[in-house]
Amino acid sequence: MTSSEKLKAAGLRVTQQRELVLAALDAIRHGTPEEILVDVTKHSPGVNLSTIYRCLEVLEKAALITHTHLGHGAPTYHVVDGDPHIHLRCSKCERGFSLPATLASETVATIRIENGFQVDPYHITFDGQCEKCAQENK
Amino acid sequence: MTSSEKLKAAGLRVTQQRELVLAALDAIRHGTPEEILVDVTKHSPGVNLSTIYRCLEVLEKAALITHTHLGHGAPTYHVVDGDPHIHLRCSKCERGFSLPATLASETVATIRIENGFQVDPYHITFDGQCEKCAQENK
DNA sequence: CTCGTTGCAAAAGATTTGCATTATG
DNA sequence: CATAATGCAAATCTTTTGCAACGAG
Repeated sequence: MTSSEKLKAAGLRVTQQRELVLAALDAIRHGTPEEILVDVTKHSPGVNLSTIYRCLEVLEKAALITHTHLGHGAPTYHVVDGDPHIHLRCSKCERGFSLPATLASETVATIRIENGFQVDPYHITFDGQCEKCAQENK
Repeated sequence: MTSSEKLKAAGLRVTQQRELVLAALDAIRHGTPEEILVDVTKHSPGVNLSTIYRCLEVLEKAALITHTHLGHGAPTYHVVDGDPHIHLRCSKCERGFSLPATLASETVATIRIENGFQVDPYHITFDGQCEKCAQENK
């Protein structure tokens, strides 16, 4: 499905900026608003950061994208498509990793049954230490 | 263990401000830097917000506390003691919930075995919809 | 043509930093 | 007494908002 089709399907207006944001996320997979702007600017200079924020908000509300917090600063956005994945973030080296969300499916199911809480599988982040840093830390 | 003892055990200098921050987190369980300052100020006016930030940084590095991101704005800090717990955050009503971290232990173990990544059980947040909001959403 | 979107600039909120002062070990 | 920690103010970074101009439906 093209960006334009996704927007229409969600009942949103199709603007160049929204298409560019979706295209940027398709290209870079994950990115902060700032990083998204960089990619958008490559294809069409003059787009404003606040427009990026507003697009992200709308797109997230329409469930076309989600975001997650990796580290302190800016949040990371990514498209909702293909397989949901969970994020791992190493608190030492600050690198991010992705894993299939199926790994957490049991936990997600348990939480739903026992607490009625529906975890969004696109939006899971685990913090910790990656293999490399854990070794160096010994 | 008293706050002062915790600090000593971690090899940190025992300052009134650090004790106050630990005491505040003991009292309120979870809080943003701003909220922590409010509690600290109750017991000792004149402490500066930047000191709170610096204390939090040091305490987190010493593994006495951790933080997690509930929602967009400020991060939430909490003490590392007793039972680790995971956070649930409803993206509709913005409320937060706590559950014992044992719920996620299987997932955490799998990730460790398959990817060598050591998830910090104190630092898990799931986003999604709480029971109430999920119902209203039908 | 109408109303939602955007660009721009300014405001607001969160976090960090330089430096003189104070307090811990 | 040396050095780390703090208070204060200013700087930075991130996100939001008001408003006029523009563009999609």
